[in-house]
Amino acid sequence: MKPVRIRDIRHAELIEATVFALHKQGFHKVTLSQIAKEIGATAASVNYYFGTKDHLLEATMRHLMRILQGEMQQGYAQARTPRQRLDAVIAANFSDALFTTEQCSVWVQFWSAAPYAEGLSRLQNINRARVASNMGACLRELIPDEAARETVRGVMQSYLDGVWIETAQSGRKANAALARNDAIMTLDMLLRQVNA
Amino acid sequence: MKPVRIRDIRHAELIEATVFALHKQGFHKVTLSQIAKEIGATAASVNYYFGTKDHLLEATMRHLMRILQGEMQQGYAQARTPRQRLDAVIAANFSDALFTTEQCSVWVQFWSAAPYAEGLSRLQNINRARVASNMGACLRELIPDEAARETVRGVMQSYLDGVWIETAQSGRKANAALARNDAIMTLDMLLRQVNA
DNA sequence: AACAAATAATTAAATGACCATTTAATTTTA
DNA sequence: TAAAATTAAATGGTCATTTAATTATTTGTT
Repeated sequence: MKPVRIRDIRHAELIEATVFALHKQGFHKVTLSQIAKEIGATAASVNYYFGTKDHLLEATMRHLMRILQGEMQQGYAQARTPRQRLDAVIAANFSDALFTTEQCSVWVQFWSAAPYAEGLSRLQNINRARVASNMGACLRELIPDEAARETVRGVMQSYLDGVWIETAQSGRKANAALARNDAIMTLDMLLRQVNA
Repeated sequence: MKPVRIRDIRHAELIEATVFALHKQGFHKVTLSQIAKEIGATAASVNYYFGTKDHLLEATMRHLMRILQGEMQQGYAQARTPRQRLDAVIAANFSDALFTTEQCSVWVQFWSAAPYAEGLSRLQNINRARVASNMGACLRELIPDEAARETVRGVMQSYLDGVWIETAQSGRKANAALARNDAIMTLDMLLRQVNA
């Protein structure tokens, strides 16, 4: 009486394989065969479980979003002050579980593909709105002036995105701890400046 | 004795068409036929002029880089102080000629495709190094401390990249003037903070 | 100007890969 | 033995690229 069926195992394996294959081959070169081969299966079985390639890609993106969401909630649970919650948002974005070389590649590729795929676009918007709303809520208690607050939020959000791009681009191994440090330093500078 | 041959006209037309088609269809959906149709030609003629699809894409990226380079030199020619030169770098990145909705889409797509295409990757590295070196040179005169200077440069460069992503992502029309304002405001905050 | 070559531009159609998806089994598991 | 998992092979479609012509444009010559 196992709670884990083969179906669930394969789902998880194939999504992991998709992340890796996307990182290795890139969005517009990756094939179902390559993804399947990653776990010693065939393209037909991918179809058996996910129906279409698009559905597999959407499931993969949902998987990444779930990781982010999980890290976020974990950080929030510990945070006691608005500033601690802000740090938790940053820590979640650059958590060891999320900010890996492979996943940087994959996020950037989803960003560039999303405008042209209905399903991905929807997910993308949900995620972006979630992060914006999270940061906005934290900042509301730290910066009363709305214009200044929105500036800081916008700068931080663009900055975070940019770090992902640069990491995917450079080919250097992702350094989550360093990214957290830099991001918090940047946030410090912005907040000190606004309150001055 | 025209200096402009048909060959040059077609080159320019096809590259313009490629930018537009990439924006409309996305990197991994765009076909040579669609690009060609944009100027009322056929796929075969694209091959006649560019040899392969990859070469066309590289030529298109070189075109975008030339625009950036041109704007940059124009701004530099006017600048008299280090700070003015820095502002010129920002103004070039968000110039009306460069920071359009279409070109935002295209840059983001090149970023995501570059790691998987030798030719694009080379161009990407050249461009990134150029921008980094430009900003670094300006900042050297404003921030003596190397660590602080590198932090500011890194933050600004990630921020700039992030703004491109967000513009491509949101679907909103690109607003170059606003982007320039925000970027200069961000730079102001960072510099004031570092010198305090 | 006129007029042939010669050269450049253009394309319709053919070619050959590649790949997602389907089908029709076969094997494995429950 | 029924249901689930798996796959080899078939299908059909899409494309980049090539080929073999045809049509425009230059160029050189008288």
